[in-house]
Amino acid sequence: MEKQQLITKLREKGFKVTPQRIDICRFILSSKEHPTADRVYQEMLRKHPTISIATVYQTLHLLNKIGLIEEMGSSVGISRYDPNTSPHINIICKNCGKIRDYEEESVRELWSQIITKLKVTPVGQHLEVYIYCDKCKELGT
Amino acid sequence: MEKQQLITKLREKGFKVTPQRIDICRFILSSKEHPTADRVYQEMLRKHPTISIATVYQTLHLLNKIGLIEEMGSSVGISRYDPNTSPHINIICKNCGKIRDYEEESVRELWSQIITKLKVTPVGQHLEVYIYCDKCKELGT
DNA sequence: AATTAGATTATAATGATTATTATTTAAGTA
DNA sequence: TACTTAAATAATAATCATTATAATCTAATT
Repeated sequence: MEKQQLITKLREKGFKVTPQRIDICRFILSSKEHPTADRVYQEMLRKHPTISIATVYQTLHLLNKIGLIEEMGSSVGISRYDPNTSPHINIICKNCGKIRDYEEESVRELWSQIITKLKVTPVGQHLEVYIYCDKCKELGT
Repeated sequence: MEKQQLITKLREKGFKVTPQRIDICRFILSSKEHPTADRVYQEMLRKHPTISIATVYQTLHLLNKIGLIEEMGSSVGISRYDPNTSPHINIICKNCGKIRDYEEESVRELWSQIITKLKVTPVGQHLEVYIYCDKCKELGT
């Protein structure tokens, strides 16, 4: 998403455009690493040394509300954020928590077949497959 | 799972069989409501008035470890526990958090097609579809 | 009955997230 | 351009699910 497009989107949703907000949005929207709030905060500190983590949370929540990112819960009690809101599979190591995306047209097709059977109107989805990654398997978990 | 079968399973995995443990296991393993740890704790208090919530957590974790239940993370920071470990869809209200299961042979079939493409060895999965349930839609979210 | 490794209880500690409040600022208006 | 104000930010306190700790207690073996 272009910077100008982002600014327009924020304004049309009634949110003010601040430097902190722009940088948080740009970072998370282009991120491939499913970062935690703290990871985003650490990144922002480089450019905004006095930024508050509350600002990071507030921005992540608003992006979630307007549908630009998905909040991924986890069993260790830390949320991660994913800018990819289309149906795709997150391959997650049950040991180290590392996430890899599997994005394929065939997944979207098969998934839409499943959804059709459900007779509901989805507003999002999380498809998570748990594995033990090569690194963790080597180390014996 | 029968009581005797459960006892055997616990013993063969090297765990001691205590009254608290049996009751926690029996409750969660037959539960359809994806309870939280606190929900399990409240239920156990009826029969074991001095039970500690630490015991509940310990037992839920051991059941998860031996593969009898799945821990479901959530974005509100509370885990729920599901004794249904086969591939099925959890239909979750994004507003009130209520979970409904959708369990169909066709889901398992389509899912296994997806897994085949992944070329990984899954040790579990969570398929979550987010909706707004009828009750929450009525109340205007 | 004695032994002991593991379980339980009670409670303290942890840590991610949320709430609060004073201050600052974006953005509309005169 | 200066004024206004509703919203955003920063700093910090509060919350609360979960985990850690330590002192009993007990299941299961000898």
